[in-house]
Amino acid sequence: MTTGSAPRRVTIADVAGRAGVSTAAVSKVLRGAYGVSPGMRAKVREAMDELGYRPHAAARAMRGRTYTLGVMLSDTRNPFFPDIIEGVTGQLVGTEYQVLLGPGGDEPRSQARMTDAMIDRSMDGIILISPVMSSTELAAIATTTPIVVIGRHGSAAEYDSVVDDDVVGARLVVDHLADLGHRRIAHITHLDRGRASGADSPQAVRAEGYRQAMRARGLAEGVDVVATSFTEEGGYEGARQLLARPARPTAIFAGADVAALGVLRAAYEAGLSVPGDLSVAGYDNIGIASLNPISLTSVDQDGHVIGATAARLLVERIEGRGRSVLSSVSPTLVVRGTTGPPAGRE
Amino acid sequence: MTTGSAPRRVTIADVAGRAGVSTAAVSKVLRGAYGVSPGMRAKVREAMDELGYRPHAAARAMRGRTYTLGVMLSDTRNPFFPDIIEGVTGQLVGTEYQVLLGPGGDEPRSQARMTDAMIDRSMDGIILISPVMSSTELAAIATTTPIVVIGRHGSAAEYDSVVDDDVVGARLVVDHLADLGHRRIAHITHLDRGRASGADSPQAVRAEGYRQAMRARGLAEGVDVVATSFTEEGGYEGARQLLARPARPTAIFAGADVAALGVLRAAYEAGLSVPGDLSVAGYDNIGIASLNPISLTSVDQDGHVIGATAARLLVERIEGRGRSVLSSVSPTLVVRGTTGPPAGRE
DNA sequence: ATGAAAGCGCTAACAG
DNA sequence: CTGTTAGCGCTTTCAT
Repeated sequence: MTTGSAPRRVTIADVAGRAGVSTAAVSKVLRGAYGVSPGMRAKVREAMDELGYRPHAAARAMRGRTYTLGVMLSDTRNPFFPDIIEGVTGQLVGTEYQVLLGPGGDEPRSQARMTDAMIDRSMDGIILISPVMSSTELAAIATTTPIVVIGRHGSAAEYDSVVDDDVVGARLVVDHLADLGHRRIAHITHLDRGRASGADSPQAVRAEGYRQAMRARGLAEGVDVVATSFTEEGGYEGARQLLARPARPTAIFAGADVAALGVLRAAYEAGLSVPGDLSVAGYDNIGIASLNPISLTSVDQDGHVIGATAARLLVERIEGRGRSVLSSVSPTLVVRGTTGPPAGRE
Repeated sequence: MTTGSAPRRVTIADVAGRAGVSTAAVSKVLRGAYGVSPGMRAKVREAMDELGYRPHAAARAMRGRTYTLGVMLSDTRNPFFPDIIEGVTGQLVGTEYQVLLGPGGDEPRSQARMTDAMIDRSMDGIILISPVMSSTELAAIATTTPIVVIGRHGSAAEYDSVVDDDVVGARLVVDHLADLGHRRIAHITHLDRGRASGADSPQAVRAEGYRQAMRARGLAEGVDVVATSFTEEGGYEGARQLLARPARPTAIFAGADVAALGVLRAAYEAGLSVPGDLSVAGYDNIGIASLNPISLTSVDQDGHVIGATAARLLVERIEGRGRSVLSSVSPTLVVRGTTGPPAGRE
């Protein structure tokens, strides 16, 4: 066999016995509840330490909290999700809460399944990163367990939301390029196959922000949006289409860095120098954007702040806040080597 | 207030009532246990569907399994960890098991804390990715909960291990470069600050594999190892040291792709063309390695297979296998644009 | 301030 | 084959 049978867990009964008090007292100390004398509290604490007591989460779950927060990940490959996780866990350091991540996949069904699994496991609250679900479904979940939604614009009374301000992000890029002298600035966006998120999705808001910013700069007729996908391949395809235009754009604003990488490849293949012949900007400021051979101008959304905010809001909800909150985190533009003045700048 | 109080959960008692049977019968159907007639089974199934019953994991945890497997992540930024996760979840599709990921951080303390948290939450088994703990500590954990360790060489009777065959991986690189005509092939490895993993760590095995392969090719005097860290900065630093040698290497094998990116930067700054003046190879085959401006020759460890294997082994353990297993997954070499014949090839 | 005791939803003997 | 029942470890009234 594997090894001798697993040693029995230390329970509050053991602690109570050791400290010479009741289990109720131990439970109260554990929860920091009212009605225990300092002396008894000290005795219990000591007994817990001596015995190496650790509360059994499942048992707690039967009556009270589990001190477990779930994070439903829609995409484990999302380049800034580590930042969000770091923000979440960082915010929770020093509290009793533990964070568990659930890979939800990119389909509505699998995401719903993971969310249910988290609810079934009595998580005290759940953070959903870019969920592909309708607001109605989200609201339904929120009646069971407090939730905070990251990355979906559009708020609801039932839950809190944290989003990057994609309108501002798009404007930062357009303004930067327009300031450099570009007039034909094209945009590559992501085409939703699913029907769920719609106008609430970051890509939709970025595209709309792009249009607004172009108009605001008096570049309405320079607006040119191509919808492929936020992948390297999607960026490549989009760029190929754009570069085949009779009057090709002098700058391409890709709605995501991965797509911008594809744009760079297309430019390279077309023999266009960057930023000499074509300026390229992305969104997300993923790790490699800063690396030398790439050096991509990009919009940085502070994943750390987003994660920390989400965690804070979730704990507030769990502890009783009723009113709904929508927190918008401002992005910043990181200018690097892929953007410069257009070639024919007079 | 938020909303009306959350609707009470549907329990097996509700299902039993609806189906006109005992709770024991429902429990048996739930677990697919012996001793239920097909007719009763059908009735119970129907009642469960009608009521939308979902088992309460915490309650199950009090007596039996939770059907939850944990994956302790030592580094959420690890570029191939998404592959591992995909392999794990893919292997579990169609089973009742759910996978939950725990960000353990890179310190022994925090990793142990996360592992404990998973045990306290009654997970049926845990996969540990590159844990920074001694084999003794790992064995201790294994007495409580079945575990599978990924990324640590050196097996133990108490748990199963899945590793990439780093000796083979290093040999693939050395052979490839030697075949091209290189003789002074240097290696950049990662220096462990901690004391935990030691010779079991992938970096140590890769370095050792490199030395073996060099000797096997009769290039013993070309051996040159520099220990910095597996980061872009570490690769850059290592390359700077190596390129300052009187007889500088004609090829650098970085123990990780991120470090290889730093090597590329150093080469670029030194005015060396790649692969003309310097060949560069990495390890891990991270996503961007394939992208055009990089096109890095790298060793691909099949994260998908590693994850799937780990999940399979874990389930086997949970279901009773006693004997310990060490599974070694063979990597493959992906040759791209950063390696070529040395300049002075006669 | 303290403790006894009744569950929470499920599983697993055990009895019928 | 089917149902009864005693817990699992903890929280939470409710007496004392």
